[in-house]
Amino acid sequence: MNHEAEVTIYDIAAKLNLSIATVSRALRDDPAVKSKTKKRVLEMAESLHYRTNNFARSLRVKNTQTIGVIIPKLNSYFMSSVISGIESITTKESYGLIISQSAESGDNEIRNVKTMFNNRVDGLLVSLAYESENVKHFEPFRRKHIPVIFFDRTFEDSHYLNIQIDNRKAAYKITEHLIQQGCKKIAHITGSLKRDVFSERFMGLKMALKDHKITFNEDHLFSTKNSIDDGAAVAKKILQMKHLPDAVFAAEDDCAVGCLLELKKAGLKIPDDIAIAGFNNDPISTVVEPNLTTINYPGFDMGVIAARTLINSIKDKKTNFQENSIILATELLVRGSSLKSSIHSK
Amino acid sequence: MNHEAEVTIYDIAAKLNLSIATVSRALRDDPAVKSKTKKRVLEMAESLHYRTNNFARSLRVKNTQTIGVIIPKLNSYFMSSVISGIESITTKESYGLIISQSAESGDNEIRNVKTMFNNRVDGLLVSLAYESENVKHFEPFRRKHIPVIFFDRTFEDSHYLNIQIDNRKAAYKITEHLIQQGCKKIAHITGSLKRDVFSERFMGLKMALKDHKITFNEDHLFSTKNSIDDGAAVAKKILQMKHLPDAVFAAEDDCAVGCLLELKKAGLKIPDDIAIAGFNNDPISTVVEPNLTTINYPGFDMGVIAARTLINSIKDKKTNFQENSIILATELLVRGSSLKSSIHSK
DNA sequence: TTGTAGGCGTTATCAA
DNA sequence: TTGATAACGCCTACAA
Repeated sequence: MNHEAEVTIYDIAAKLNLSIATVSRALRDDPAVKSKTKKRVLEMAESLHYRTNNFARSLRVKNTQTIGVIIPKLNSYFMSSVISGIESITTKESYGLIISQSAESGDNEIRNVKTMFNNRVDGLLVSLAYESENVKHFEPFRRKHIPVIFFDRTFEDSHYLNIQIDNRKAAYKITEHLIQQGCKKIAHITGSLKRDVFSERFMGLKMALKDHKITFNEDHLFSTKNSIDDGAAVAKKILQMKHLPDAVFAAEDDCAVGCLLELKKAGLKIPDDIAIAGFNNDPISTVVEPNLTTINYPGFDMGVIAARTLINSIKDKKTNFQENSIILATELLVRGSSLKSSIHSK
Repeated sequence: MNHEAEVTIYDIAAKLNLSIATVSRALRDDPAVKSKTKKRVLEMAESLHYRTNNFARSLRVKNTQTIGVIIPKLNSYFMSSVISGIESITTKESYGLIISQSAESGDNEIRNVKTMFNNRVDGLLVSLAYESENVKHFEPFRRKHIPVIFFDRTFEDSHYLNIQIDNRKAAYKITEHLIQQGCKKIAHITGSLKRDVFSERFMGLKMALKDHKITFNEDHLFSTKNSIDDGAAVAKKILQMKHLPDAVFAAEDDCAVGCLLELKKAGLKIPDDIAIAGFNNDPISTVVEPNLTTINYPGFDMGVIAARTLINSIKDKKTNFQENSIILATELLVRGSSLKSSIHSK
């Protein structure tokens, strides 16, 4: 007797001399069942260690009560905050959660989407990989009217709802701030420009410069994977330039911090020689010295909103959203890494 | 026609004038099927947008090909590394992953375990919440011989396999290092002493002290939730003490960093006035200045090993492990926060 | 308030 | 190499 036999509603019904229909109803708290029988059923279920068989149930009712999440990488403060937010809602609404990482690879993403589809998730939450060229692989979901929502890294395609922040505006604000600090030669470290979050941030930077009649030097653009190490590597490149930039705006905090530390190590004064700004308001930004100027990006809230919106649209069987995107508010956080003392003291 | 009808093997069989049995076999690449028919089936499946129904399948074969993960909180570098490690294996082995957070609450954990049980995960990976008093809630799994493995925060109970590091030894090493730096009055910031990781670290600290004939001052023990803010709060308490400790060993890096920053803000020199050490080797530890002395805790590897071991035991139907625990190696990383210059320079 | 019976989509056994 | 058919455990008309 390695495996105890699985107990089913038949067993409960037999013990109680009831029909399985009644047992099934009692188990689901159907008001049509007399409360006395309900109690008997529940007690018997308990004592027999009964557990519902969700497959059998799903096979009938055709929904899995799970939602899928596909993200590039779990390993960042921002992303784990988002997941936390999602999880807080799904748990409350008793949805399961299937999470998978694309590791920034388009192929992985495609594979993951397929798996999610076969697992019949009731809905999908996605943040796109660096390498994804399009969103064709989500077609099966659209065909079956299973809602798909993109968050953070989204795609310009009216079929799906996008939940994002106004990256362009945020980048504009942070650049304007740098300009106000007297910076004119601003370098930019970005991720994959295929992804809207990064292209929009770059756009915001360029718009702010343009509005202040400053031209962007294309040599000052660096594409990386945005890790701390990547930031340090860019710093090394910057240090070898004939004319140093007077500011670096990195599209993510990790990268900004790596860059900052490396520049400091080389003897440069931050922010007086080079001002630095990041993006995300990762906890690391208040640990580095000087503290990093950044944009507060509400990851947890984004997760909450994404999950809530998805679940609503699952319940409403609504797969075409009236709105095409939901924009969350951000906030410029000015800190020491960009506040030049000469300006600061006047 | 809101929802396209779901296509099944019956549809494929009908179109091809085959029996569902043959279709089913073809789909699973059964060698008993002629390769020509196999090809026809596959093509038809493709063109009809067929997808297997995993419920129906699971209902028959009785395994879900998913494993459950219950953790206190996703939101830390360590934990998301572990999950990354787990995910890297489960994806390769084509297992799904259901993740849920207990938020350090025992009740949540109990609820999550129940959900996992009803979802019939094939196995469970758990890191215990601060508040969990026992592991009774895993009994249903044991009864059904479904393997459960604890990692990081484990429980002394021979029924389950524990994957951990030697916390005591690591704490001993780090304490000994502090003593070698001349520290005698070492404060300790811990989490919940109910959890072995924390009680063991505390034990290691006390053993090292004892071996050097130093007595631990119970006023120097602080229990917190180990956040950066908690670290700062403890620092404030420390600053009000008559006799300052000459070192702080925090059970997690975040907390150590919060403490370090606050002490610095108060004008203390790190490490000369107070040396600081943490635990985990979070990236934050090399951002703070001075860099934090800490223990390298291989989160990703732990995830890999946990997942691999679990999957093996699922395949072997082995729920009683010969070994009761697997211990991973750690490493003391000495950095500026504890290297006193007086010693350093001699 | 309870029971009967058919079906959800697969897989597996037995037979052809 | 293929086919017929009986489970798997639950839900839900419909009937009683």
